[in-house]
Amino acid sequence: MSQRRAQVLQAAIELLDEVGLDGLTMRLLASRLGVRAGALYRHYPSKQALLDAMVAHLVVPPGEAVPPLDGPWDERLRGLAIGTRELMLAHRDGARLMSTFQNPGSEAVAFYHDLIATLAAAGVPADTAAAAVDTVMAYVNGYTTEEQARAIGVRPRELRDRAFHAGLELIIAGAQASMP
Amino acid sequence: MSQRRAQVLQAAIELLDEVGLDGLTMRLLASRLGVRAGALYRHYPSKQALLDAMVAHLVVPPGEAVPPLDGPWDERLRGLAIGTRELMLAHRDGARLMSTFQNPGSEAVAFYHDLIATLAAAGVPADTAAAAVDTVMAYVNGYTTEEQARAIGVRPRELRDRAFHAGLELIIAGAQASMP
DNA sequence: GTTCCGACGTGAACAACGTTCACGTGTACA
DNA sequence: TGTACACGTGAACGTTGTTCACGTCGGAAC
Repeated sequence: MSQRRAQVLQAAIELLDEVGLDGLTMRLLASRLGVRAGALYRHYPSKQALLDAMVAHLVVPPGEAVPPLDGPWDERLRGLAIGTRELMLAHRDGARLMSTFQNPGSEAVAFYHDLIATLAAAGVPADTAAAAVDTVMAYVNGYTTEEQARAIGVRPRELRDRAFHAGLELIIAGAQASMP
Repeated sequence: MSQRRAQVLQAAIELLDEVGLDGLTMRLLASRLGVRAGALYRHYPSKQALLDAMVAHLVVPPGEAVPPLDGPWDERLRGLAIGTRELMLAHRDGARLMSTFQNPGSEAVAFYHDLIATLAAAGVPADTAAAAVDTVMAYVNGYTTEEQARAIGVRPRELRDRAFHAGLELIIAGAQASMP
């Protein structure tokens, strides 16, 4: 990746935290870099491409490996849910940003399938494993999106954590109940 | 409500199904009514107000009462989830439209509290009841949003229903497991 | 040292968007 | 007949993403 390209990406992420997804405009980003808007199109063919790059960079910071996520299957599922929410909460409008992603990204797909496979290896029926992962992901997306849509910190973080974990444990308990 | 106002609302909903939320533009809607864009602001002060009116109209079609949702608590929860998803799937980009809602709408809030109260009346601890309802709603939002974000009918409806119900039963089973 | 090339940026424009406003037009009621 | 009101026009404003012909500058090749 070109040097300048990385600088643009970095500035975009910083600007996101300052002004939010709706305030993230090509002209504002350019002015932050001391440049005109048109110049950005030398590095990214469209705003959508830039957003995609931001998501990819936040999900897997280049150079770092995906954490192994070992342990029993319910630990893995919990880790996936908590980690994903943490990722989203790490930046303003993180959940909404993730949902603008267009290119599924082969790494994410592989990670996803790997998780299902290891659930299956732990004795979970294949369809139950897929349902459990899908349910958890839908829940995390829904919960975190709503969480960030409200005014910042309308409820203290600890309470939001507690509610999130309560729902998560509900789902995991349900998955455990539907095991042979 | 003024006659014309209702016509604008009706046309907006029809146009939504044709062109989707991103294609729903004030100018296009106006031309559909044989009118210029500025005229729409006689009836709705902003596009956001129009979107809010659309959501309110779709959630509770005026003149119709909210279905009673009686029966045991797990039936009620199931009914809430299935009904909400049905509502969202009834129109193109329905889930995304619902999430643009700004005014919480007193009817919806009352309905929500009523549901928690009746769960509590059925012997469910108050915090578990709230967690169950929140979890289900987050799940429904997350699942349906993703469902509609994909190309239409990438998977047959029956398969999507099965996956949705599997996740829902997971959550309900979890709620049942955490009861005294 | 001159030449050339590629990366980078400019500035002005384009189409589309939501929104506003002074101004018309017709209809119904007193 | 006159007046109030509902409704619509047309042109503009500011903002957005995006494009494009044109510059500038540094380093490699001859």
